[in-house]
Amino acid sequence: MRLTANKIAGILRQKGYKLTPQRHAVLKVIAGSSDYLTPEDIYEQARVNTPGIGLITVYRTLNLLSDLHLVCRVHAPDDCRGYMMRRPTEHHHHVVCSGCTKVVDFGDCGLSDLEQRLHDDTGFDISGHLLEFYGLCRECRVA
Amino acid sequence: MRLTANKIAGILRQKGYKLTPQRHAVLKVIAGSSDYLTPEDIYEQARVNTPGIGLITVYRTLNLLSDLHLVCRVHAPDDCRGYMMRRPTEHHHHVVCSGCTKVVDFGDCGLSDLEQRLHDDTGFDISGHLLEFYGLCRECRVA
DNA sequence: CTAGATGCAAAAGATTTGCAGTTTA
DNA sequence: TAAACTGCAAATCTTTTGCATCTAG
Repeated sequence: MRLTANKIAGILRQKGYKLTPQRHAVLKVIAGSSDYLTPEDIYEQARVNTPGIGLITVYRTLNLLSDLHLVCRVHAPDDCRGYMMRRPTEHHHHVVCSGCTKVVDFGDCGLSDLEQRLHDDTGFDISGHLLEFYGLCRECRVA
Repeated sequence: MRLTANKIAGILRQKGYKLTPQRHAVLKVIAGSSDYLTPEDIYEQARVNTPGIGLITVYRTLNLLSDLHLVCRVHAPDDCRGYMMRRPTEHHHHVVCSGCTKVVDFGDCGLSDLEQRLHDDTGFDISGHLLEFYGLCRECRVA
């Protein structure tokens, strides 16, 4: 289950941030899509219902949400500008469709064993990892 | 074992690309370092022995090497502009030190089971993945 | 009412492109 | 020699900042 726009709105208000129509527009776009969205994408979509919104505000909102760990960046091999809703659970990863940019997330990556082995092998004190899969979703494969 | 500057030079020549002093300078920097290097970093280091080189040429060389899959981009969570030598073997991943940007790579990630499971669960035809670990290397932990 | 948010224009970076001159094979 | 490469300047693209104005709480 994903965070909804309203739930995030509540979190923002609770933290003392103001809930402007612009912020709500960005939230609705990002929460309502399971695609990899660039700031530009979000701007275009938010503009449909909130014509006055500026791209600058989209950037500022994304930075805010990102600082609060409510959205996170998607690292496609060629383009790292995408954003996605974060899952309520801390740990999760993405499967990104190379065809339509749809993103599916999953939680259980089973990498703790590998982390341990890498620690033993390299001496690194490992604090986190980035894992993403690429491929074609069912629809794009057929099309 | 990593690819050496000379080995890559050979590959380039064999493919019909010209081996200019500037390209060689970039190759030497990238092959001689196990850090996460931005184009700017590479430019600065290449300039030491090849003063005439331009940042533009560094970009062009990186794009060329990247197209030929001889170097690859490193996706740090906050900054995706780094490049690293690619391993001779196709499949490999990075462990990046958050302190000094040193990079260690490893090959065996054991993710095929997970790929299969994701295919079953999501219907995606998975063609690749991006995996990177972050942490502190031994030296940075002590310091 | 007031701190915080917005939008514009302009700045700041990062990367690419056009072009004339240079160099490698 | 010819195709490929380089460097400069300028263009492009993405993202951030300064500032006056506006607005949610």
